[in-house]
Amino acid sequence: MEAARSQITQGALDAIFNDPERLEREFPVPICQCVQIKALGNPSADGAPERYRIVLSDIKNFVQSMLATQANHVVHEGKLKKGSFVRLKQYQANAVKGKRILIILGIEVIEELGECEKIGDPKGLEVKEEQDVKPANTTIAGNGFYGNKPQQPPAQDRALPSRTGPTSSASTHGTIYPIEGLSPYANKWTIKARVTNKSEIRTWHKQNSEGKLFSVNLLDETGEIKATGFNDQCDMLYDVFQEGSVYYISSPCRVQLAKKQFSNINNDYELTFERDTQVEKADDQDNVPQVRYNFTTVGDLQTIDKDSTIDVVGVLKEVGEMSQIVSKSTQKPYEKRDLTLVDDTGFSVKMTIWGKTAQSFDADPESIVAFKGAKVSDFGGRSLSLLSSGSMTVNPDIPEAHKLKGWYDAQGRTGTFNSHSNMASAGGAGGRQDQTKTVAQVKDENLGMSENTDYFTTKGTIVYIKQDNVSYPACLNEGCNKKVTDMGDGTWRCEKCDQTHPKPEHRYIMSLNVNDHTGQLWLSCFDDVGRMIMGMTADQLMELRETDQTALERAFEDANCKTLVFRCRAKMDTYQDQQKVRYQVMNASPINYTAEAHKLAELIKAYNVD
DNA sequence: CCCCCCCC
Repeated sequence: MEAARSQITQGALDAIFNDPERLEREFPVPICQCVQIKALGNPSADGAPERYRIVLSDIKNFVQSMLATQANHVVHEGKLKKGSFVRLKQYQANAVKGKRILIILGIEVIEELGECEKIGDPKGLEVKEEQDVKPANTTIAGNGFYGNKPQQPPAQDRALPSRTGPTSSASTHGTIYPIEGLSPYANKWTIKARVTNKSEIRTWHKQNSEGKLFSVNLLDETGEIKATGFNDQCDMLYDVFQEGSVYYISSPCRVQLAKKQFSNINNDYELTFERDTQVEKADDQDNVPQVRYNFTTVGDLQTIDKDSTIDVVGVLKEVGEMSQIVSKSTQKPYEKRDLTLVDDTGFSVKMTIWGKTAQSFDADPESIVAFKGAKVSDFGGRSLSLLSSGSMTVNPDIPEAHKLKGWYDAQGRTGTFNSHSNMASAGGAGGRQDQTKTVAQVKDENLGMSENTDYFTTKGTIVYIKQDNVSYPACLNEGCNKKVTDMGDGTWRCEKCDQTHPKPEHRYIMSLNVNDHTGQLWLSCFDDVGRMIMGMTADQLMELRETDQTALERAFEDANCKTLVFRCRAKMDTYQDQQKVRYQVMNASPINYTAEAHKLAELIKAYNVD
């Protein structure tokens, strides 16, 4: 306890609210005791994020605090307890109806100090009288933006109020409110936010009304929110806002429930500018993030409803040419460009970008590209279309992008990818895709025995790969794939192309024995599926056969026991007077556990009797 | 108070 007492920065809480110069000088990183924790509301009931209210003491004073949801992990990890000691790494001082509240954005529990009873007898924080009587959005000397940027040394990134003199714009705005804390119940507030997207001006004409509007997406350290200006506010504010710049925006301004179906932004509320809403460009354009993502993987798109809006990051696999389409509803022409994205789920997806974004697109293939605000369509299983309220960033400096780059360089570049068009539907009736069948169902239903070709999907495990005739030497010409003959003089002849080649390209023709809990099937597959299963080209495998038997055996061992989803064609075949159903693998893909879990949940639901 | 985001 004495060790803890000596570490606590006594007087820091008072300095945070009343004496920014002293705060900067003496308390770069305040250390406090957490003397109370309380969970607010019921997170499971409405899906709202859980909130924690804590009380912090520096022995001299205590202050009510809220953990921003980004700081909740210290509670979830069991680190922050009543009596713990903490470093305040990032925070914002706020006044809500005259009450002082500290919003904690970044916190670290000093675990080696353990927990103990409340030290001393801290007093409620007294606030200087002149500040107390003034509303939060009028001039309060030294009450600017207190937030520190995370993951940077504290000495550099404290945006301290002492830097903003009494005449600077920050000082005219009183306490800065976190976007995350905005609600219809917030009284007087100012946010400091970056405009991450600004729309064009749009007009509408209906029987009862007409007018114009524009909207901006606003972002700070804690969250994002959409704001719209109608008519007079549109005229007044449209030119004030520049995309990418940081502004102070102060009430009066309407905060209302967001219509989620029209927003690509993660906030229950949205703003509507009013006549007296104040908007001012910030002198300090730093310390406000540029973009905030909530990524969905390419593989998980299957589980996302059509028309949802998502963020995605992927490797740019293909860049299509510019083209023009004419809207069916408006007859207007639109410029577009199709991109193909892949990620480490082993899936690929088409992303369409529009207009200027499409025209000026010049990212190189294999770049990492992050998209915010893309609409999910079910064309081709799943495809994406970048909304005008969305954004695209090439090679963003974010962990997800670095991870993808690492994966791509290590293995993704040589991988094959599944498009969603080949996937089985995630259970449920009425899907256009063929149904997933067990091996027993494939046999019982006599798939492939009729005149028509049957298609099915089955989930199974490879238990054996036939090792002889695993591949054949094929023509080198693009798209030919015909077997070539070894001429014995070092050349290989293709009858179809009437050409000889110095070497063939080996292509897989594999026979797989695939099992599930109901039985086994022999499936045959060609080169693309063979590559995925073996993790190498048939040329590479043939090379091993010549040079390294041990490695060859290991390659087959590694490929064995993979559980995959196989999309197959079942067709009657006559071979040496015998009629037999041949099962040809069209496509195989790794199990997408999210989709699989949904499918199983649907199955379980079917057993519910109510 | 809008809410369109296009085509195959």
